Amino acid sequence: MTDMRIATWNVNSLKARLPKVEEWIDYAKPDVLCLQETKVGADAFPSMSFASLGYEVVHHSEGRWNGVAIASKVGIDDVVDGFADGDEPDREARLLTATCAGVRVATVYVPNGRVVGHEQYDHKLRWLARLRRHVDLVARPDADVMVCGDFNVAPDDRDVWDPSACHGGTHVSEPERAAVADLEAWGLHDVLRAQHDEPGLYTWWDYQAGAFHKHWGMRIDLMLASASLADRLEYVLIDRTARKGTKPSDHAPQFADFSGR
DNA sequence: ATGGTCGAGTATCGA
Repeated sequence: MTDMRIATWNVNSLKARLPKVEEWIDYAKPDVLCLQETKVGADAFPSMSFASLGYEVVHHSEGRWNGVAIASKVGIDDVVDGFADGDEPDREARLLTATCAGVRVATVYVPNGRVVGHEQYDHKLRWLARLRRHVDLVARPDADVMVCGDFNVAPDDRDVWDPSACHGGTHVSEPERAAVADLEAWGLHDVLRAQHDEPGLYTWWDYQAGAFHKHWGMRIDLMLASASLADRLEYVLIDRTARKGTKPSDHAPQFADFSGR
């Protein structure tokens, strides 16, 4: 593997965000870009926009909701739509796995969960457990693996603006955090925390009430790398400038740079 | 004035 920049971004509609995405790709020049919440049907996916920037792109699209994609300048092989376990397919397009220049990459959009105790919350916990089994089916922990995207879970209290305001809600509950920790126990490392232990590093801010400017955010977008990849981490950045300006996503993009062997 | 914002699509749901 040569030096590699891997990025992830919940764009909250690829159609609405296409100018911003093109601008950010031109600035950050990721080798691999994982997208979530593309919210576009397969027939309308803007593949040519990526091709014109030099990227191959694969996507798992359901229509107006959800949707995930992987764009790569370094090749895309061994693509898996959704879960690999052969069980009942996920009706929602939330998971896509591919190999890019030897790195097994999964882009994930974990169900929101709505409210603790809600049927959707139980679904979220089952989905995260199934994701762990999926990773074990499509990758080996001793290989180069990156599982990244919108987990809709803030791993600990440093990752939310006000734990007292957040506790009792989704994204911070103990079972959700335990599910992410269980996934990490497979052999994945939170690359942002490998370089930063301070609080206040967020990836999402509500559109309402000027939350971004008040620094009311959460770190719910994670980049989880296997040990062999994490050992070669050079630099990681949450690009909060991309949350500014006109028509931003409510999530900031994030990228990590890895040195070659 | 008892909301506050987006994006789906065009009534209202989901985040």
